[in-house]
Amino acid sequence: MRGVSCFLFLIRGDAVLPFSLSVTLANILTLKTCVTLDDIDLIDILWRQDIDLGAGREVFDYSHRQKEQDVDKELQDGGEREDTWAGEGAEALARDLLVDGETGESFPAQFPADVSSITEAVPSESESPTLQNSLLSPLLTGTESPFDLEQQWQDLMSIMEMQAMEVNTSASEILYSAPPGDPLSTNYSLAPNTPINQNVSLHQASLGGCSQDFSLFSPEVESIPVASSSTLLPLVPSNSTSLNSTFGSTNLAGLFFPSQLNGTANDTSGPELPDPLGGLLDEAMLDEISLMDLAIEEGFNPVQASQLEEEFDSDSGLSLDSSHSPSSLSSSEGSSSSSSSSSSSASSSASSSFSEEGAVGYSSDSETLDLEEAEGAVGYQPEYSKFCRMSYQDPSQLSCLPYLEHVGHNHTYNMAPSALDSADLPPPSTLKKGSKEKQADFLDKQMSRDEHRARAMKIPFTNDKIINLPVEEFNELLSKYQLSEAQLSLIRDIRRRGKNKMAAQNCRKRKLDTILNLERDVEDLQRDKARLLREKVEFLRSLRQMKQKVQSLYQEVFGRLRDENGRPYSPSQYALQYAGDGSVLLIPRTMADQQARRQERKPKDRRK
DNA sequence: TGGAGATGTCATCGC
DNA sequence: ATGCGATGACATCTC
Repeated sequence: MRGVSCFLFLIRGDAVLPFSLSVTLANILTLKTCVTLDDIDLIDILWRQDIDLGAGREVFDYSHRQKEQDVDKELQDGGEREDTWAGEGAEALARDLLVDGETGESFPAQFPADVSSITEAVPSESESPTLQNSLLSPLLTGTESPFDLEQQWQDLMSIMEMQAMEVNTSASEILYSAPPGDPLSTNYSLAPNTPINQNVSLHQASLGGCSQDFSLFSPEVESIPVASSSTLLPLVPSNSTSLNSTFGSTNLAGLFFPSQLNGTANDTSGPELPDPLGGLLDEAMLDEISLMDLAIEEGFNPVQASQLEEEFDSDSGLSLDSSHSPSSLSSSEGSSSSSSSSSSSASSSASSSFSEEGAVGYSSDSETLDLEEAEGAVGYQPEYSKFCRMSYQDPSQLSCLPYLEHVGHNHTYNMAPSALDSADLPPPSTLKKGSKEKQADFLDKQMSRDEHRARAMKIPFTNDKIINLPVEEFNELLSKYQLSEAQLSLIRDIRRRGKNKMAAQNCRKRKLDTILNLERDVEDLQRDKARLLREKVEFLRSLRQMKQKVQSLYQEVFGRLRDENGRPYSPSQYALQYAGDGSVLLIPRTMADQQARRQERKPKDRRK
């Protein structure tokens, strides 16, 4: 059994008398047991949450989108890395389907800390003043128990992260709003006049969200023999085990809560009670909690925020996911690069392409010019062959198959079949109904509007080259031919439209990716928010345990103090105060009150 | 037949 | 100045 020690100073008037007190700390083990039980309790709660996290994630409809993406993928890329993000989305869906749609987080209203065992476990050994076992300071500075707490806390965190659960916003809101009947509130609340006997399990007097009060010192239980009026008398460490009788209640309201939170506490317990140890606990721990509150209310986990920031900073936002965007850029870049790489061969093979294209046959110039004018004036009518809508296809690949290269640019639905027929097909009298003609007719229907125009204008190279050649090679290509002004204009229009078409496709793809990524970010943030809420609850629970532990030690130490007549000190007249250097002072209540008020102002000023 | 989604096109802006 | 990509807006088509 490990003992702890502390220095006690008796302050009466202006004299300070140090003395020491030693006790054994079975309560540390007791507390540890409590924490373990509580952790198990928490795990159980979180597990139940997971089970409860049921439905409602259809709002994001990832499965639906993934189906679309899969179809898209099959149709477009074949085996490209198209939908890695969709796979992630599916995983996220499987992982995140569990959403609490009906309840919020819950945790037990009763805290299982059996602190009553503390006093029973405290033997009345070691009365020697020379044996200086630390009592409070090691406990409060976390040599042993806090380590256990932290260790178990980390265990809990790992468990929670492994669960990777997601809690719906509703759950979070429930936790936040903390309705009157909510366990967090009720658990912490205590009737103001409730006298606390140490034999009563202290968890019944558990602290409530740092907003409720401990009225452990109702006047009726403070009829303890008041110490004699003599001052400057050394405290006599007592071996009395009558803690329960002499300190059936001890005013710890100020001890375990920030004094500003105790405003309603003291109407029945005499003068405003000091907060001798409050500063120690509250300053650090409550600040942490406040930070967490802030982070939660902001809806951001700093890590996530920085990650998001990185992501968004990587580009102008629209391309934020270009690195893992399946095809947003690959299509255009691939097409342009491939066209660039193939440009040399393309220019060298331009004549052959042209000859093949020209083999399809042209009508007279007057016809095509009329057609062009008519198209320009009226607009384009649909053409009904849409076998190969151009969707991120690499035209250069199609250019390898001259008779298919039109397919890649088939956006001809808005060209009238009649117009096509009249423009491109020879007169019926000259038609020989053969398979070649049927094939030509079929291919005609695959051609885009611009391809028809190009053919009508006898443009001597393919639209693929027009669109995808780099500007230098494109100009070089133009210079090789004697082209009329109308032909040059059409070629430039074809190039502009073709590039813009691909750009529009990329733009839309990017936009869709951006939306999906934002949705995923929202999910991540919701998950983080839920996790932080759970952490907050756990921190509050740990804080409560620590305060209970300090409370019990306070009672124990105070109960062992004796004045020069061997009588215990009245908690209504004296209080223990924990100094920053680890020492504990016994000071008059009035002094403690003043210090409590001073500490009360500090946080208020700080929050301004 | 009207609505939603897909696609092409134009206009415009910025690099 | 020019080319080009990005994108909003609109038109058209398909389902």
